[in-house]
Amino acid sequence: MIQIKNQLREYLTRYATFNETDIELIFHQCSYEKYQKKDFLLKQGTVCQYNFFILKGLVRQFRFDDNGHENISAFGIENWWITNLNSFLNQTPSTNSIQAIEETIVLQITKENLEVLYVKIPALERAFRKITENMLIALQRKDEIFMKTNSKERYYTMVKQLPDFFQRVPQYMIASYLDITPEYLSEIRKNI
Amino acid sequence: MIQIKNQLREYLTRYATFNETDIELIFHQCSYEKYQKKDFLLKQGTVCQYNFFILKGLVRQFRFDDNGHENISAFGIENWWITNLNSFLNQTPSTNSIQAIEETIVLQITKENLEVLYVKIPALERAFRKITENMLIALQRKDEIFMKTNSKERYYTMVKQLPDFFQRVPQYMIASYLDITPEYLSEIRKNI
DNA sequence: AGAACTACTTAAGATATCTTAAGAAAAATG
DNA sequence: CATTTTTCTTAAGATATCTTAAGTAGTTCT
Repeated sequence: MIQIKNQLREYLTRYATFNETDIELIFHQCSYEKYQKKDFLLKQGTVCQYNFFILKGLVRQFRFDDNGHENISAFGIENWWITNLNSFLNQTPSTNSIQAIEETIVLQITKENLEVLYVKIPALERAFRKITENMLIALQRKDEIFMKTNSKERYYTMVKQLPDFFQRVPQYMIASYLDITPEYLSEIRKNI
Repeated sequence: MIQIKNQLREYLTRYATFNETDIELIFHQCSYEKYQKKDFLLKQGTVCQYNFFILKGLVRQFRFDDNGHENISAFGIENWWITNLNSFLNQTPSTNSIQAIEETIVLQITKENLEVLYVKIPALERAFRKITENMLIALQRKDEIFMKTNSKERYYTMVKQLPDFFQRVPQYMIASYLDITPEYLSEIRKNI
């Protein structure tokens, strides 16, 4: 409990200045939840009720395409927020799902509660402005890599940048994230 | 001059509440600039000095890949902010350029001035939190479309969603944005 | 209006990547 | 530890997309 509050405090103070009352307030607007492996935090087609702060664990965000294949658009790990932002902010049905790959522990907050906090604690609005900026930068970087490189290079870029992932995520999910078939990724790995 | 201030006011009040003093303050931290067709607002390799609010005109954001081909990652039109966010926020060399496709008129603001404003006017921080959220949502949508569709579908999606663009942007730039060769886009268009 | 760019099209051959199908290996489960 | 399920590999044929090269049309400049 205190440990969790510490993790949240440590994370938030990377982005703005908070006093103890702020942290307390934020903490109490969140709920604590544990998801087992394969549990869904969000299901495609439903309205995303929460923004999830991952305390521990690993999730993937994915959708089924028209051929019934899974398309992974993102992973979420410790100290990341994950949600379907469009669904969460506009309270519309989500175009993708979020599912735990490992047992995952989160703090989750509703749009309503988050907006109350923004008003009470301007530093939180600053923190989220910066967090969102960083998420945008990360996605722009992904976009750039996908634009300019072929499958093999995408794979090597990912190996280099996120070596830890390969221990925790099955290869076919890496393939999906890289927008390659698992068979072709296997092929790529063979020809090293 | 008053017209410009009105455009800025109208835009910002879509995201938060501002009084006249706020608008005045924001306006005076920006500088007004006109770029001719083909002028660069930002050059690959240099630090991005400004966040640009496009009052009028059209720009593209692109980089040269290793084969010397242009890769367009984004367009910017009236009432959009455009910058290389990573370069602007971290004052590091930009990985891409921004160039005017038409004569383009902007309000441009430095990181320093923007940060002064965030402190003086919390509503601006709120507005930029929301603006950044919307940019992230837009890029996630692009990511989703690219993940799940082939070239032909990407083209049709774009025709449907942004028909105005096709009047203003040469076809080879559309091809670049869609990550298709101009020759293949021509092929696609033939087979309708 | 003629010259010089710039943008678009066409087509043939090359290549990256996918599809399908099957089997092997590894991990989870009773 | 035997069985079931999940994950990974292999290979052959199919397909989307690119490359190259050349020609045509459209724009801009003098």
